Amino acid sequence: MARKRFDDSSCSVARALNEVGDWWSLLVVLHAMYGTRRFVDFQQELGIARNILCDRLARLVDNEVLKKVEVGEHGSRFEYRLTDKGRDLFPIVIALRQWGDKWNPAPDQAPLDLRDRETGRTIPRVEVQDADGNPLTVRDVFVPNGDDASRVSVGKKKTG
Amino acid sequence: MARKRFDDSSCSVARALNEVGDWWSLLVVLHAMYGTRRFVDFQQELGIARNILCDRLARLVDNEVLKKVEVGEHGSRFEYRLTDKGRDLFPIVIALRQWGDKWNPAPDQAPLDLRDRETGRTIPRVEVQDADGNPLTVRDVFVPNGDDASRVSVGKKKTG
DNA sequence: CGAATAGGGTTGCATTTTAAAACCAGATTT
DNA sequence: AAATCTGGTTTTAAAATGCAACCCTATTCG
Repeated sequence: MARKRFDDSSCSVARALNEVGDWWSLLVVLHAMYGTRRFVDFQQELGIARNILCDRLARLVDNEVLKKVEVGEHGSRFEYRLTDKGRDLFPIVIALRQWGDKWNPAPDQAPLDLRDRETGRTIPRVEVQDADGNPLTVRDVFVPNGDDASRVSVGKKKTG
Repeated sequence: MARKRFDDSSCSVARALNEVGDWWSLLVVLHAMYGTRRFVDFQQELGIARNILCDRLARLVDNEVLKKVEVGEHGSRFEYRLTDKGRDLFPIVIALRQWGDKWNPAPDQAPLDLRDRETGRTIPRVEVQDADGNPLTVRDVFVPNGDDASRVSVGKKKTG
């Protein structure tokens, strides 16, 4: 059967994954952040099948993560550019990259280091912080009215 | 054909997505963070098919995001618990939640607010920061030696 | 004690997705 | 005018997904 969809889930993680939670979408967004804009470039850099790329780009455009703009005069050339919504995925992509570098380092390759354009210093880890900027773990947080945290549910779950 | 895998990709985002980049894995991790540990509980909270849940739990255990521990005396009851690697997905999950709440707010529901257990204050947004704690956007960063940022590639791409 | 039920799966089947490669059509280049 | 670039669509076969049914081991109930 088809993949289950969570468009109307009460869980915002589920709704987010609905838009960028498949195998390719975040990689497309990542490459868009590195400056890729053209169909053929995405295709070659990612090694993705063209039909799948079509589908993903269309879906990302539908969800307003990318916008498709005509370039060139006679309109048969396009660019896919990040929207604000798409650019707002930056922390997620970077956190994923850092997680991958930490826990699955490439055997023969230094982890990519991103740097601050202004100072040239390496970007520190993305973390969940309290209001003062101190790092928090999952144990340091709670959901107010949270005696039933698992009510933050996802699927059909008819009843609580 | 089969889904493409990125186990040995030079891109750490691709390697990360290889482990938690499908429709269900991050939701399983999310619920684990909220305290769910048992097969049946995951199944009911997520509304996921049992065989798929089996597969995902096994894969997450293989990848050391979860560990499977026997509970009860006679060993036919198990719990799936987060490892350090799994807990380290916290910023990603939270960033996804915040993104979903910001750009796809649930029609009839306030966004979940997470709070600092110590102070009771709401958790601020997860962001990419410079060394001083100032927020950075994708435009504020660069990859040193980065005249070919797209070399941060993913697929087969035989040559740079 | 025997039956029912809970926990944690596995199996079989129909439906979708995916990957890969072939094909297409409008611009642009040669 | 022919070749090429760009951005797709179509076709086909292999996997992945969802659902329901079945299994086996405890534990609980009568």
